[in-house]
Amino acid sequence: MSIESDIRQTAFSSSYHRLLVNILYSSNWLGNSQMQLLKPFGITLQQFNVLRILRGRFPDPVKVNEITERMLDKMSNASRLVDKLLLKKLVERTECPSDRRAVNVIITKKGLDLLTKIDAAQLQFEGIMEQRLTTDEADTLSHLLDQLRGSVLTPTELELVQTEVESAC
Amino acid sequence: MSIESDIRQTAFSSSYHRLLVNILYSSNWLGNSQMQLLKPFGITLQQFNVLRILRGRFPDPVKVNEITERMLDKMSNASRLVDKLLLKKLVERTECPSDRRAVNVIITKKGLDLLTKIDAAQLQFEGIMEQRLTTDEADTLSHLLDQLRGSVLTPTELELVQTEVESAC
DNA sequence: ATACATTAAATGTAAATACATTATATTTGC
DNA sequence: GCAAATATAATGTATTTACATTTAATGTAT
Repeated sequence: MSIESDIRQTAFSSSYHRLLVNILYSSNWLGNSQMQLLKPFGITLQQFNVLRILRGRFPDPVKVNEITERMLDKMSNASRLVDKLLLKKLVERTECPSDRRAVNVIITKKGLDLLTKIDAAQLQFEGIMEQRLTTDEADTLSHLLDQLRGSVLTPTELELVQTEVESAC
Repeated sequence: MSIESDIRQTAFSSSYHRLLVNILYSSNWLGNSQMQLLKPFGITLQQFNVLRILRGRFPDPVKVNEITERMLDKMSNASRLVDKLLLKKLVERTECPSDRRAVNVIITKKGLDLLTKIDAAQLQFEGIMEQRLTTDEADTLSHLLDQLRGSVLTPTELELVQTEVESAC
């Protein structure tokens, strides 16, 4: 065991550990930022995620089931999130005729309009990002995050969400 | 307005927007991963953050006040988090003699031992990270996250937390 | 067909969280 | 020194969340 390999090992370990702590820190920071951004619009981050999933599929419906799968906060309750969105009339809920267990959810015009407004607010946030990162750096950061998560999601998958029509309903 | 500049603008916008969505996504992913990692140890991510802050200052005490400042989940209740940690005997709480409003918190031996165990578990997580990112990539990612947050935190600041002794108590 | 397993969504419940308010102590301005 | 402003921590409360359980519908095997 050479000194070199010792040093290298140490260096390795500390880079990854630093990254781990850094991501936790950044994750908190970003989550809070987004929460603050969403607050004036009266929805939570999770509700926002649901709305985005629904917009990605509009005008096709999405089953509660599928929402859960896409959310990767899988433990949180899509059913109750939809409830909240329903109260605000941002989505509509209808029974799925071919499977009476399932429930179809569609984003409403009001929901789409809200997302449009939020998009505008996010543009401001992106403005801050532009001051701090070049396009290349932003791309590199995106790519490295993909790598770290162990999957490379295309912008379509990430943002616009699947236009694949598996729809049975 | 040239076509080039139009295209460039579009490209810019989409890079940052993609990054924004990607970070939200990654933030969820990482947060969940860490939550799962911590669950067997019976503490939440926030409680873990508090413990790390306390360890960074050990054996000096940290005031509830300072914990709040360092947490950057500033809205969450350091007072109540300390309550929970107290119940588990992971910290001790004593009055600050020079300011009777303030409360000093110190991590206990039990708390330090718990963090040691968690460190070991995090090493496994770091192992996964090593498979997906080179050291250089990990460093780049850390650095870009620092840039994005608009501050460059040294590993000491991030992890071990300040040894600065402002202590009045 | 009937029992058993599986799937989908909703509900129950305890805990955590965001945020406002309160209680107490200290500092500041006069 | 005293009143007002500020700082510190704790508490109150509604909401959100994690997670388990329940209800109902569908699929599957015998």
